Amino acid sequence: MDKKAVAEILDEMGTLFEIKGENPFKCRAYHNGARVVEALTQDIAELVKSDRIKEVKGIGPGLAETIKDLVSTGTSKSYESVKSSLPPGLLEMVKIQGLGPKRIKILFEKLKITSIPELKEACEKHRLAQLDGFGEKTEENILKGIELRTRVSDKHLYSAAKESGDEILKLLGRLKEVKRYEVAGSLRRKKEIIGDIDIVVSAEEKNRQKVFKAFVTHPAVESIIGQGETKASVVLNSGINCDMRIVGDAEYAFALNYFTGSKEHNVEMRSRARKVGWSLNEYEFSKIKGEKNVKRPPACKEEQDIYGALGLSYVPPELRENAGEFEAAERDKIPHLIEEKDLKGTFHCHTTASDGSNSLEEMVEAAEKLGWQYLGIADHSKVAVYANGLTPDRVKAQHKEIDRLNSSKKKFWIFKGTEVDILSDGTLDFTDKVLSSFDYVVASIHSKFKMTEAEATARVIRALKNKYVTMLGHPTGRLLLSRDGYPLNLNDVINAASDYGKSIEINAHPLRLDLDWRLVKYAKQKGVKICINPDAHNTDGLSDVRFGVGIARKGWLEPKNVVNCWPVKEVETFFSSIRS
DNA sequence: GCCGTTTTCGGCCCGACTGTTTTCAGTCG
Repeated sequence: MDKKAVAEILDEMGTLFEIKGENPFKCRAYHNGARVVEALTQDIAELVKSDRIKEVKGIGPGLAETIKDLVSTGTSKSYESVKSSLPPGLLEMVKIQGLGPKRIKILFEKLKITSIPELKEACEKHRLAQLDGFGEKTEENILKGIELRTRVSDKHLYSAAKESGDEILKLLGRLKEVKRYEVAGSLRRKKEIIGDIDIVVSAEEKNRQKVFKAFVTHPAVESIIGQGETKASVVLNSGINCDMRIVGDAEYAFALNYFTGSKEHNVEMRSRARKVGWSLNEYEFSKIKGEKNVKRPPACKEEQDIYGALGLSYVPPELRENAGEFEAAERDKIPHLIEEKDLKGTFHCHTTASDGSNSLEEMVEAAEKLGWQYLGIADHSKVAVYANGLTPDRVKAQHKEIDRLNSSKKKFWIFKGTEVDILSDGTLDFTDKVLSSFDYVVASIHSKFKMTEAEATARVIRALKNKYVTMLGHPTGRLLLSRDGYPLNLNDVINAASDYGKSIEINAHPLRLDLDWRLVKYAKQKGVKICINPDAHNTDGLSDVRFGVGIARKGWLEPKNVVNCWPVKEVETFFSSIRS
């Protein structure tokens, strides 16, 4: 059993314990353990085998035992016993907005409700309202929650959430009552998958309701979930939930920090504050009552001031996962993370020669406008008939055109590349002779997506072995919202890339957004270079690299780790070192 | 169940909102 499956079971156990009414801290330990396991970069089977799983922070003797059983046998006694003690339908019910473990327990015990259909029927027949603590409104809300669950997803691509969030930000920019505003939450932390949009606003108390009114009546808002003194929640037309908090300006930095999260980062922030005798909440630092010899906590105008007060250097939002950033900030060792302006070009761009919609010259012109110094053209290879893939003869013709353009440019360089198909047996769609005519080669899978993980991984690794392959394209494999994802063991792929000295792309196309940041971090550890590619099919697509930069930042990448931050000469040296 | 600059016991982040109550429990983030 792999770490993802183990994490899911631990999380499920935490929820089951909650429904059973067990010690809440025990439940939290299981949920926490699930998160820790999910974020592991080492191989979980190895950790279990060598008995080092207990050394992982958050995994104690109890969880270690369960994990050990799960990994080696696929199940565990403690899991089976808690699972069989409750009807299976209760777990589904937790996902309904507004319904939690406590109420599910009551519904199960008093009304014998064990599934969502039974729950729906009970609400419609007003059987819930008879219970203490339940009323008519609760029934309505649960019915709404059941309906919402099937219609609204809690997973959205970063690019979709960003677009939606920007609409609301535009509105705030126009309101004179708003002093400061910013998007917070996972969107500010630039996760690939966003749950909902959080926005923090600073405004005077007397203006709050005015701002809320403008927010909830915005045309992008579909329905209002709730609205109070300081907080309003809505569902946007895009199907994404959006929360807005309004605070005073003195509280703004604290609120922004708190609502940016992550939860794990916040817990550590608060625990660090407690160590100096302060309590930290979303409004301020305050002295803990009864503590003696405590320094007066400072006011903080900016987030930097909050970190400074705790003896930490500023932590960029992308790093706030309690995954090493505190240790780094303590020693003032937060690296200079890659920024959009560090990019000097990209290497996965299509033209009208295959399935792009702009010509070579138009693409080059657009890249020059972005201030880049080079561009890599990587049209499809011949087997990709659907995309008008290039035959060797057409490759020759394109190279001639690139030579002509290159000789006419003084400060810009066009690299000759290809996005060659990895065929189903792991061989490539061009002969080595044709491949040797390119400056670089991106190898990608575009067919037979229904392979098993082992088959697909072997296919990619075989392709990486070819000495002309420079980088792996579309390292899809695992991203939830990708349409053509195939199962890939990316740890193995990164290990192979490290062995053969190859690089891996972050495909920044909004529909793909491949490679999650934990794997980027692992690649960095293994010395595998990353390339941020937009998979651009037109001139506008070039700026999609911005989506990839967020993931690179989350993986702690500096310009030196990212191939397309390097000057032309270094890139050339890197490419030629791979084939020699 | 986990953890330790308060270390083998006794804590474990904290506040807003809602719906139900008439002071609070449950849920959420």
